[in-house]
Amino acid sequence: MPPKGERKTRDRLIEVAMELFYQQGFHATGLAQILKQAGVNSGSLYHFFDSKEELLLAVLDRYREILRPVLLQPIFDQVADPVERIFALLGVYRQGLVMTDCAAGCPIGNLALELREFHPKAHQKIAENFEDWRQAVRECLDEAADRLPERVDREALATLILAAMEGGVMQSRAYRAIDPFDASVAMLRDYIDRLLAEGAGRRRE
Amino acid sequence: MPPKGERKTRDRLIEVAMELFYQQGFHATGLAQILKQAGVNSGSLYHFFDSKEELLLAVLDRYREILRPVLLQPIFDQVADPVERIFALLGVYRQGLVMTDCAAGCPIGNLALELREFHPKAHQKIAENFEDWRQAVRECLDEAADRLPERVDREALATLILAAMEGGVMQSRAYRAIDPFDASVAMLRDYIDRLLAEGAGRRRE
DNA sequence: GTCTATAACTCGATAGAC
DNA sequence: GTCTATCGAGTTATAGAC
Repeated sequence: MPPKGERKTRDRLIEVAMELFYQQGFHATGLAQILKQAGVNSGSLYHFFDSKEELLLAVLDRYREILRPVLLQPIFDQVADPVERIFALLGVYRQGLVMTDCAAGCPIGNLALELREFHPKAHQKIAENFEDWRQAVRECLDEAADRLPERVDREALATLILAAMEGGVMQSRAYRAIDPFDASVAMLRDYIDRLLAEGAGRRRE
Repeated sequence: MPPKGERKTRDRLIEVAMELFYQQGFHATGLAQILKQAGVNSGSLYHFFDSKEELLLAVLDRYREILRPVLLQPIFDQVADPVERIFALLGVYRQGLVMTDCAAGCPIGNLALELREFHPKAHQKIAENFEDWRQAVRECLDEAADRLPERVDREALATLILAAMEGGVMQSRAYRAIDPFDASVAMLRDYIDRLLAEGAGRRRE
């Protein structure tokens, strides 16, 4: 267990790095900027982290830690229906886009495309973040399993939902307009409505 | 019109930069590497381009130029059915993933997430690249309009298809496995099959 | 654990001869 | 249009005192 003083500096570095990597990207963010904004000196950073990449790994771990308590739980507290929970989750990402005038995106998606085969450890943690996200969507779909057609592949559907979200965010950022994201989600909604309609038909038989 | 010698060096710089930006990203690629690989000196680069960003703009213009003759035309020559043309296009991206062991992605998508609100000119050209791509898909959907339900929003559907493609590529790269891309495309296929089935039902009435 | 100073290097970009 | 040489700023990372 680390002494009291340690957690604070270490956490501040992680939080500032999380924010700056999100806003500017990993390569575009220099350690000098992170240090300045966190009010920390170079020596302290290298006391906690062996390298810039180790700091990135800590940031990616943090994202995994906060997914459920910070992102999912507030949504699930407000929305009970499992299908609507998925669209409420998409709504949170929409809100993030709108609030930043479509400049922000998905922090994990950004890093996923910036960090390629180099940075294998970071790559692994990015995959784990996607895994958690897709798993959360998957659980919603499983809860609604009896309303969906029997043979629908819920794992694949969760993958499409994540893909549509990331791809929608990407296009909205490119155009600096919310329309592409909304269009993607609207078509996803149409698709799932059709699945639910067929599921309802099945139960009526 | 530039003299004969000019096009060659300029083109070589664009082609090398295109490849390296694709493989490593914009920030991660130094001019020194581009110069070395192109066999060109710093002075020549700055004779043709004012800055690294101007070189990027030329790369993005090149991508727009080659979309139809290099990417779309070969597909359209082989596949006549407009709906199948869309899936054949997705198949080409699949091939790119498989051939690189899921390390490569979409060059435009990569740059879209790496370059944010800074680089406004590049941002604009990235949007234009997406626009061309979506327009191509849109034209396929328009050709198949009479087989789809009347009220389907083909522009929005084209946006979802692009989103699913980009998001599928992103996940496959993260996992270094083709499965997420395949799952996304499979669900897209299921959705479009349902739309075609409804369209067929409409015509039978 | 934190501080200052700095090493060692790479970056994008420029100058000026040819 | 191409060459060599290099500038100045920025980069990640380290050394060593406190």
